[in-house]
Amino acid sequence: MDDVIFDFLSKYIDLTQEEKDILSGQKFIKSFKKGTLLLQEGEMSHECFFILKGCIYSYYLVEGDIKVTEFFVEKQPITPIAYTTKKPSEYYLECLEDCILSIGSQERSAELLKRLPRLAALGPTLLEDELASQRMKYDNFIKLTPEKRYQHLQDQSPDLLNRIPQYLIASYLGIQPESLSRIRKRILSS
Amino acid sequence: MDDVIFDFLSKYIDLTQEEKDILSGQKFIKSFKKGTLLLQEGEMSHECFFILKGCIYSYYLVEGDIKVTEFFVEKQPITPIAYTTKKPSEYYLECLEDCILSIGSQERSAELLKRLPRLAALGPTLLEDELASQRMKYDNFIKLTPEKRYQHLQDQSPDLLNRIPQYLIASYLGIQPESLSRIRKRILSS
DNA sequence: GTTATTTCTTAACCCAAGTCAATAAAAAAG
DNA sequence: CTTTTTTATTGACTTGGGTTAAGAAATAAC
Repeated sequence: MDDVIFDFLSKYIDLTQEEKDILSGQKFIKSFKKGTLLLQEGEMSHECFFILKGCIYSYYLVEGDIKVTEFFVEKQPITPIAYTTKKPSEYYLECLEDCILSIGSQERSAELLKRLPRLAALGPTLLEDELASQRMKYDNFIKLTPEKRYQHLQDQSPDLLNRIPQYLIASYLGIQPESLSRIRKRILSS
Repeated sequence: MDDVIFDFLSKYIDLTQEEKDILSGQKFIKSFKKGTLLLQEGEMSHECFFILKGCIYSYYLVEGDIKVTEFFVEKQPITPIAYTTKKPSEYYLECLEDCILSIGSQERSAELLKRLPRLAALGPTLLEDELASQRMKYDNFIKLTPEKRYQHLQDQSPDLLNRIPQYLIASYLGIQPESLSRIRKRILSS
């Protein structure tokens, strides 16, 4: 299970065995059942997450409709906007499958940083990566039609399509489930 | 002119007069004519910008069509994705009006940081702010119809509507100029 | 394995945005 | 001020997604 975290961190930093040991001792791990709401609209957010196993999605409730903004799977960190802004959340975070998560908090992060000062350098890098990917996400949304967005998703993360109900994929693409059905049909017959 | 920069920085840090003096001495300022391309698709980006006067927009060229992703005005910093990633840019940056810009580079930033070490703390904060606003931008796009997006823009930045040609606003909203005309008509007659 | 629930597809109809084309209005250039 | 260029509007028509409703398929629960 630790592998998932080390695998993620290895993209940014080379940890010694000693550092890995410290990290293993520090981790705060919890399990959640499918359907669990990790964060709700109006709630304050005191925790950020790292997915060891499972799948999570974020969504707004707009006039009763779900508007999915992101899917998260193994090896991905989740830092809610509300965690950063310290204001009530405007969206929901929900487990799409049974999940095993490593949970971070301000206090535990500070504590961990004391023991592993080298991790500090990681902060800005993660932020930059996150910003770049967020921009690319937006830009793709602007540039592509729903049909192209679906094909793009097929190319980039085919795994998601086999893991996530189509009506949530549709929402993520900004369309209704019926439209996604039609798009899939259109693509097949061409 | 310095005021614009100090005004911007005052949101994040209180500068002493001495620090302000250092900053004034360090600034690298240039003027650009309307229509100037500050960055082109395929180009490397070695500069970031801060707008002292004027207006800039960023856009992709997708199959010959302009897809506007952002407008920038006075007091706004512009850090091209390509500046961060050190890869060729995928979009254009163009002056929509005659502009006066303060221009940053890796070298000058490093130099400035040596003289004003306190500025270092600002980096992560700026990144966080940028990330938060980028996310909100995306989320709004997902949540709102083109008509709602226009009204949102009217509420949030009425100034832009009087400053920027409608066909670029339309592109920014993700629609054609003709559709924006019709939306405006619809809104007026209701 | 049967039942219940959730998810997916299809069809008919509607509507908002896209497209094409022509004209009007406004801004820039001379 | 006049001409040219850019920007905005309008109309007719097409198209793709939204909506509603029904049924099929797949999953989960028992």
